[in-house]
Amino acid sequence: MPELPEVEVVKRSLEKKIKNLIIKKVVINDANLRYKINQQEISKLHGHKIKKIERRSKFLIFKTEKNLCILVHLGMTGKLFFIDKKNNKHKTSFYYEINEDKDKKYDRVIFLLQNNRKLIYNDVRKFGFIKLLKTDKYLNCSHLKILGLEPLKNNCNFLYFKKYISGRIRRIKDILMDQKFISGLGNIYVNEILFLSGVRPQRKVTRLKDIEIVNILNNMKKILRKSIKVGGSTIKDFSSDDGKKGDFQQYFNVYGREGKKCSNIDCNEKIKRIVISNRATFFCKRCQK
DNA sequence: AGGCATGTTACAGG
DNA sequence: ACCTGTAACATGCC
Repeated sequence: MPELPEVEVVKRSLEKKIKNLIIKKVVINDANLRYKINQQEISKLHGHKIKKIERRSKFLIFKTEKNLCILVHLGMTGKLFFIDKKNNKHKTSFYYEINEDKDKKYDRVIFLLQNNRKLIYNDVRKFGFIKLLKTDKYLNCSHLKILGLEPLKNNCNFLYFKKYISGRIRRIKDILMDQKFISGLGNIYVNEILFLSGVRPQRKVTRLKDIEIVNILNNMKKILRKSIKVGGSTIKDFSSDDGKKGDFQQYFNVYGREGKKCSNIDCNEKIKRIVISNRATFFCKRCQK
């Protein structure tokens, strides 16, 4: 599940592998991602060297040495694979496992790089996309220009929070999910943040106490940092690239745990599942007020 | 067979 | 023009 930490891990794991490699050719197996890829346009990348990868929210930006960059969003099921010069396949984050046979069908775009290396964009559901942009104005594209603050930046603080919610009457879960407010959180992390903060997802932001806002911000930063540090999981030390396996979902406190016992040791309540804005929402009605 | 799934955005209505 | 909530997008799994 690519939310901010997973995308950051992809960025870090991939950057050292593909930095300074020239794109020889882009092979499109299926152009119909979220936005249709134009073969002719993407061919402009041929012969260009990849200089760096940036992350903004859940977006990746691959910058070439010329005025051209590639904006990538993984959607719900997007994955990037790296194929090394010995034709070994590497994953770039913890959140998926490699399955050579199944993967093949969903390898949508293949970047052939120098020395037989490859970068593969794989996506089952095709909610993700790849777009070419001019580097000198990529920040102005429709996807990036509307984004709110990066949750780990210092300006994403109590004052910003208070100012943004003043005059708004939405639920706290909706507002944390809103990329125009804070960009990078998704359904899983928002559920977990609200559990740790002891705040029910359906609470209206107008009714939050200051201390609750402080807790939400602190827990948000804590979870995201920790998650990036251990390779994209909230708790366990998964590695992105050494083949170590792990069922990370078992470490969530609430997400996907409907009917299971609350993970606070002194609580015997069962985790509830409701739907907020068409998305699964989990909470403990005793521990979250 | 029907419900569910990690994200974004077009659109309608206020 | 702004704010909010809903549904659609493509596909597979249980």
